[in-house]
Amino acid sequence: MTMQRAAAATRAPGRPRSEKAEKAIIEAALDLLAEGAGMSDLSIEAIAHRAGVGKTTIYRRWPGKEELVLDALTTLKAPVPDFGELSVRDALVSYLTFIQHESDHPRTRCIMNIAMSERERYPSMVERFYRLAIEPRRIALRATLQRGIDNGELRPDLDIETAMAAVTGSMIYFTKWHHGNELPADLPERIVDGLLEGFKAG
Amino acid sequence: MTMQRAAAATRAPGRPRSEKAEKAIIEAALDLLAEGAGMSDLSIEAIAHRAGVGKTTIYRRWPGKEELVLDALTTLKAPVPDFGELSVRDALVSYLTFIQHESDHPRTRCIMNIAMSERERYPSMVERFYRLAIEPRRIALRATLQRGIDNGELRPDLDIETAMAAVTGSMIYFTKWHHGNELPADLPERIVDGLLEGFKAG
Amino acid sequence: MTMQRAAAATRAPGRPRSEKAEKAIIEAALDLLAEGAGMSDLSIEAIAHRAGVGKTTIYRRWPGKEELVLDALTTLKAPVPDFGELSVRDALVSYLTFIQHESDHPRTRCIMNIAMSERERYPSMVERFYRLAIEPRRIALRATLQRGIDNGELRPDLDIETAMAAVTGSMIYFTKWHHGNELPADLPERIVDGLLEGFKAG
Amino acid sequence: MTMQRAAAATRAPGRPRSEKAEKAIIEAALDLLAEGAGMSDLSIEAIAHRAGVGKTTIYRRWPGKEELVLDALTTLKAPVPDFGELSVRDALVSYLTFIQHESDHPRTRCIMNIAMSERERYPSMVERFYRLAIEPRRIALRATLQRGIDNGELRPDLDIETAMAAVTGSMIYFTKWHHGNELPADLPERIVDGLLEGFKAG
DNA sequence: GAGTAACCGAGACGGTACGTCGTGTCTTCTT
DNA sequence: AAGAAGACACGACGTACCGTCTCGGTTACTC
Repeated sequence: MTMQRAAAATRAPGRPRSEKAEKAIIEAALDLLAEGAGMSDLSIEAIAHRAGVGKTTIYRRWPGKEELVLDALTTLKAPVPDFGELSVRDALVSYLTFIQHESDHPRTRCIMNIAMSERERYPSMVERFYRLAIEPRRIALRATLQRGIDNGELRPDLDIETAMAAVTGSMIYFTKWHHGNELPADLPERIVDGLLEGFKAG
Repeated sequence: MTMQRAAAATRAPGRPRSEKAEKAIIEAALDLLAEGAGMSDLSIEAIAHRAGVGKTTIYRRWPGKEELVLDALTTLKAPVPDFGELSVRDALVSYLTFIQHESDHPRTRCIMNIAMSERERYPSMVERFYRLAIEPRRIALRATLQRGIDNGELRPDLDIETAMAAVTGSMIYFTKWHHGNELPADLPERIVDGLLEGFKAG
Repeated sequence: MTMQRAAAATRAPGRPRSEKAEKAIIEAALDLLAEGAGMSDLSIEAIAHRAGVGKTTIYRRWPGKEELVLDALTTLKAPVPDFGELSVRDALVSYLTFIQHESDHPRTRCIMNIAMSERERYPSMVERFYRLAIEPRRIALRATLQRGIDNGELRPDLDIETAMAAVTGSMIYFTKWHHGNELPADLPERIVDGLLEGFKAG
Repeated sequence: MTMQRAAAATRAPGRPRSEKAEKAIIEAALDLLAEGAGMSDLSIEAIAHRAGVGKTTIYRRWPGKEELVLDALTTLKAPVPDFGELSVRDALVSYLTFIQHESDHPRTRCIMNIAMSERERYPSMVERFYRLAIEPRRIALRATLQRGIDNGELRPDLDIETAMAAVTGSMIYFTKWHHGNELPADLPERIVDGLLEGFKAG
């Protein structure tokens, strides 16, 4: 029993790493990213200075920028919403509203920026980030659409993959190319209703 | 004689700038972008080295990276296709096929990468690039959809803006998040047909 | 019983400091100095590592490098020789032989190096070291010369300060600028006899 | 002939190195040394900052601190005085006065500090510095003493090496261990006269 | 065909950031 | 309480590029 306690109590000798420093580093990295820095502009030195931390303290924890940014971004991972109670139409509206709200805040907006723009240069980082933060949403969205098919709200022969692309892609398109300062509040409804109805006449 | 001098003087005195160098610079910039460089990684020094040219030769022509990249990208500007003869459905399929082909080639793929990812840091460049290369397509697409409404192919109350977002956004979504190496050949058809039909049952 | 406890309490509570560690630290510092380290190169970390000791163990005993080095150097303080029985000429030869022997051994050689070169940066350390290790020799040397004057061996109007400078300075000069590997064994005699005789002809 | 001219006119392509920068670097290094820095305290970064120069500009010229300091010190090399017209006694006084004046000025004082204290750590630098700056003086001093022997001013059996050590070493001794702020003005005379006369009575 | 002025390559310039190392201080568990 | 281990903020290291500048030499047009 004593041995068990000793075994349980075993931890690395020496001063333990400061959680405070770790948080400050993540915060600093997110701040800088939110201020518009891309991966290349984001310097370890700037992060360290902003966090009030020595560079060593960063390199002790992460081998490089890539891994640090991955950790920083995943802390922003919002919980996947649960649309169990809503109609499929309302669930999709909620889903897009959720995305729209994210793109209003600099911190969460930078998530998608990084994920979309740095894929070619940091494929493994983006890939891992995708699995942690994007995939769960896709699964939730897919489940919602499947539920719509199952309960008769949606066409039984609906191509779920292209439907997902249409829903999410529409929103991305607007957040990227909308030329005003803010997206209209009823955008999610307009998108969803337009897609449900289809383009064809008659 | 005065006129002759004036006519002759339309050309600047001194050694004329080498067209060869200019082309080599543009080519080098496009190569580097195609190889995955973003704006920050794209260095004037690297371009000069790749083009076999002194850095001065670049800075004499463009005030900075931004302007050079803008020129380089507009070089790639494909002509806007004319869908006058096709049904709206086929026109949309052609449109997306066109985009899909672009994303197959590294050079043209980088267009959208830059345009989408560097907006916050180089807003004026992206803005000008948008007017030169994106806006014409949007106009063509809008005209096509309007034609569909006018000739009864599409719903008369179709929200054209969200419809454009759905068409283009779907494609963007796939090019960005598709996890295989290549997009399926029938993707444009699947997208267009799915959107025309709508999601709703019955 | 109270008295016994009081007696026992003359010793601080808790684990007593390890004399072994203290000696190892001094030894390590002297080794490093003997290997050619100056004050700036001599790092607490290196001393701790060489002594097989944690840095804390050093900082608990000395407030800084300066004080540690002072202690280490005074450890080497050789006893001032007593020349009471010898003629002044032989006393001076003994004195220089003593210095020459010191400069043969890396450990004692480093004493003078430190004392001469670090004066501007660590004046208080050098000052205190001077009082402990150099001053006694100067006093002995001065007494020897005074004895020579008193007993008629030396000129009554001899300028004792410059004479001391000539005796000691000659030796310093050789130890610093001699370009062979070792000083000749008869050097002290040559120096002393030359000085006693003077340079002038006739 | 044309070829000869071409050969003569050949110089490295590209922008030539700035003499101004070179001088500023040397000046900065000397300033820092004069302010009491030793070799270890003297950082390339500090020199660059003080000189208003990038670090690269230093590393482009010198492989390291050692070579830079050597160059910096040799710029201070005073011309060897010529004592041809003076009596040997006055020549020696001039010689020591010259040394004493050097030790009054921070810049020239640091010469001897470096030369004497960094020998063990930077032997090749000190060796080369010795040849450039110290050796010529020794030669001049030796010649002066030899002249004294030849013209009957000095003893014919004078040991020149120990005599040189006595002259120079006395001065070194005072500059190193004198505890006031300034050396007395008549010190050279006192040293020389004491040495010429000898210590012995009668 | 000599003058001249803009062009060209090369490369040095003042900087910034890199990732590593070593400083002296601190905080933790173990003895 | 002392010990070791090691994390901490800091700062210098030497390297690699950045975008700017300053050269000698090269064109190609004008007089």
